[in-house]
Amino acid sequence: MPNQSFYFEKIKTNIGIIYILECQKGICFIAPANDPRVKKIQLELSPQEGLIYYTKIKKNLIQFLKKKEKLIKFPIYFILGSVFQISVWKQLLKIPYGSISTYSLVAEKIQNLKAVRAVGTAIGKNPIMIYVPCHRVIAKSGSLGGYAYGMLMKHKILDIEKSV
DNA sequence: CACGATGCTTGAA
DNA sequence: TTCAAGCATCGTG
Repeated sequence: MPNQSFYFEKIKTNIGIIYILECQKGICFIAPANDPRVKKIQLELSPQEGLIYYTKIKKNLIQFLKKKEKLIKFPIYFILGSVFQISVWKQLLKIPYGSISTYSLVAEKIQNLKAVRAVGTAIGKNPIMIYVPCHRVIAKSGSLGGYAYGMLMKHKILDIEKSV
């Protein structure tokens, strides 16, 4: 990774403590604080505590989870992931707020029609929850599919988006 | 490096 | 509902 300064913060929300990592180029990582990847990041990047670039994301995320305001777009900067994974994640960013896509549709969009299953695994490793809207991707059958942090969470987030 | 196992899928049986 | 095909990763040896 490039020589860049990273900043992190853990914020309290009504779905638990969320860890946010940023650098000048954008938001780099968001996940529940107990996600095992957080430890690795802290160890390898030793970021400083306290966001300085995209501080508004804290309030936005908290308010969003309270159904008080819509998600705001922030610059996204992927610091990890294979070419395949990043193409999947970038594709997710194209799904409009409040709308839904499917695993196979995403596979089709990235010109890898048959990699549907792989798309699922890649989405499962989404490094920036909510702002990279992996929750907007469901199974072609109409069922919700899966979610790294539990179906309960996916359902909740979708529900919030529907109502705000 | 080479396999085998795994995962937020799908379509067919 | 169960199963196998299909694909990128990851862990093992």
